[in-house]
Amino acid sequence: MSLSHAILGFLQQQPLTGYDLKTQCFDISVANFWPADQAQIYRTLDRLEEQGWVESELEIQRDRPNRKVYHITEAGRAELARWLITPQPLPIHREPFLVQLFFAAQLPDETILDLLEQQIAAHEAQLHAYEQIPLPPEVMDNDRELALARLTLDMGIRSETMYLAWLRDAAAAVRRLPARKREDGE
Amino acid sequence: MSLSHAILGFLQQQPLTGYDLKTQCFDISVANFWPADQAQIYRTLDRLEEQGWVESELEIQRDRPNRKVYHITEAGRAELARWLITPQPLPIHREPFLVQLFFAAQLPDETILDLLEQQIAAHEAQLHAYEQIPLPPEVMDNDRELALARLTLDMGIRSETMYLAWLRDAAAAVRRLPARKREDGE
DNA sequence: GTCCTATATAGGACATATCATATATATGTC
DNA sequence: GACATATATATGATATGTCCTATATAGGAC
Repeated sequence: MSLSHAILGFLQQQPLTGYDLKTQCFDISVANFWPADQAQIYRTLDRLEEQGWVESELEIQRDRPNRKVYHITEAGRAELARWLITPQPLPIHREPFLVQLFFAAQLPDETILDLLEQQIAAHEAQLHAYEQIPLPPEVMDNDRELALARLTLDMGIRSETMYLAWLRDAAAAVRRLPARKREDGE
Repeated sequence: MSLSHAILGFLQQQPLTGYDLKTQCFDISVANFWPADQAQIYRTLDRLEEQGWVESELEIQRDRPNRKVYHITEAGRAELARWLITPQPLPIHREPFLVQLFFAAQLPDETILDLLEQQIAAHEAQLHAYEQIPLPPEVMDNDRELALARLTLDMGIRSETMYLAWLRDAAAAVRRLPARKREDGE
């Protein structure tokens, strides 16, 4: 499972708590292509510990809840190394909006265009959010990790850009659509 | 849930069995953006019937297993109409390969390039599969359903095309990557 | 004779993901 | 005083999705 291996990946860089993983790792750097729920992160850490791929120490804190700091084990490093060279399956796309559009033939054109506009606004916001993420320009780059992070961000930006172009072309196509057949009662 | 509404969408066009839905509907037209497992389709039909959105009749067959033919109810049509004008959330992307690439910094460049090549081959195959799907050209088109189906297919083709361009650029970027830091034992 | 495919439905088991809530303390805001 | 936010972990319940298997008959391939 990719969530387990993403956690191993982060833990290989440094020891972290479940809270760190959620707020500093997942929500920031990989939310784009692997969003993760807080509860799922904690339960996956439990499972990783059972499997011997990570270990934890309780760090007692005053004034705050205690932290459970996880670090990767040798077995965990081996598992990560194995997974990192394993060919990955293509992503499974599930797009509610495409389902909607596929079955939208009975709707008036104006309604379809409204739905398209709403998607355009949402994807514009997403693209804008990606573009705000500061990563130093490539020329400055002598850090492999940073360069790879940039590649994944670039994928997000291209994906949203492509989606927006398609949405605008789809709107144009909807304006050229033949009229609906009249239903009884209309 | 989109699966329920996709089923309602197909049943609005005509009565169908679970088997029809799997083999004639999902696997052919919407597998691209909403793949569906056979067991899940049957269980969702049960639930739709409980909710009163579909009804079924058992059709006795000789020489073959009996068919349970589902049709949509008025309540089902109303639910579909409601859902069709409800703004849909952005799709959630979970891409194992991007997770892999994100954590690939310790791998030798050649290994990363191999992984990219493997993804390129897979996406090329997917693109090729999409391009084989015959849909009449737009000029011939006076069918709203067909036009909308074409839009969703176009999305698939653009998506794969974009992905391939990114993969090739990513390979070029990997060739420009700074050298790895030597690990102990290497 | 055995195996595979097609037609057809269905359940068990499991994996994965989400949502809500509980607990506990400190700090800041209205 | 009430409420929200940050820090931190954890569980229950539920939703969603996948995999495997069972059942039953017919036809074709080897």
